[in-house]
Amino acid sequence: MKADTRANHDLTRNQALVFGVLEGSEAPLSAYSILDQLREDGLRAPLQVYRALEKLVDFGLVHRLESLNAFVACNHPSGPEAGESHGTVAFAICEKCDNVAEFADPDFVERLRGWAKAEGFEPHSTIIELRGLCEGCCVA
Amino acid sequence: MKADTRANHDLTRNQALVFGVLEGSEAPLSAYSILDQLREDGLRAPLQVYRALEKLVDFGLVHRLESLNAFVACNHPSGPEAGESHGTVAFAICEKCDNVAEFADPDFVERLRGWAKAEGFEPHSTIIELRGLCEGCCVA
DNA sequence: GACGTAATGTTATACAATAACATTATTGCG
DNA sequence: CGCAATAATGTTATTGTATAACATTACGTC
Ligand SMILES: [Zn+2]
Ligand SMILES: [Zn+2]
Ligand SMILES: [Zn+2]
Ligand SMILES: [Zn+2]
Repeated sequence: MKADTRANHDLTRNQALVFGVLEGSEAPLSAYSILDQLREDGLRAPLQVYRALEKLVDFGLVHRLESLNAFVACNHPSGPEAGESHGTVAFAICEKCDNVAEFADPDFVERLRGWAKAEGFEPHSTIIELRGLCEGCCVA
Repeated sequence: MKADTRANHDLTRNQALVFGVLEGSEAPLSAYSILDQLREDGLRAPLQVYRALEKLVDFGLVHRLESLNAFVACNHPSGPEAGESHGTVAFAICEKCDNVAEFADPDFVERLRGWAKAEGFEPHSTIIELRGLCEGCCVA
């Protein structure tokens, strides 16, 4: 039992540091900007951050946004552990305020799989990223 | 009227060179590997390639694959000019043979728009990339 | 304590993209 | 034609993103 309420995969020190920075950030962060925030904690090389990120992504605690070369803490409605880990997730990225919304629509995924099957394509990962303006930003 | 049967937006010399390389390639190519193939033709700097790519993507003749940092000539079933230019396209990228299949499913896009609308999100571009094994490669 | 495995630290390098500025074509118009 | 506006090009330097290679340290387990 952990005092910490976070779902916590027994993170190593570096993993915990990196995850902490991402959890505390509204916007997605690049590996290098994460590194900048961890210099005081003893991290010096990009590889230290990339290695931690790789694990965190494996655990499903963090997502990589391909169109930004950046990372966000998982913000899935049902939480990072709720079966989402290996499902397909879509991201809506606001280009004005950098907010990232995350969602998984089973029907949506079903249709995508349908097409893949018809083509004989066997997907092992799926990237869906919407770029645009979030509700708060598109009114103005 | 052009002798060339290609849909050809009156490409400039550099644009034509870059497009030619992409058309002749089975696999997606990075800007730098395109540059390598155009050294003999007088291109020397990455920027020359990036500038051409930017226009070609605008024209809808070329797509950028965000998850690969690479580019492919448009291979849409109905051709690059057939109204696809500003529609949403999905890519299925084979990680074994590097083949890229391209498709656009209106229903699929409709569902995505539905979610966006419900969230108040106004998308201006949509990225869908499936990574996995193509038909030819997943049997073996 | 010896071994295998995972995590870490460090340096150097490869790969991707853009900034800044000078130059040359191209186009449209008086 | 002469000239201005615009678009394309060439070049150098720099920034940003990611990994290779290797040495070291922690840790579980027998
Ligand atoms: Zn998530
Ligand atoms: Zn916003
Ligand atoms: Zn296309
Ligand atoms: Zn294949």
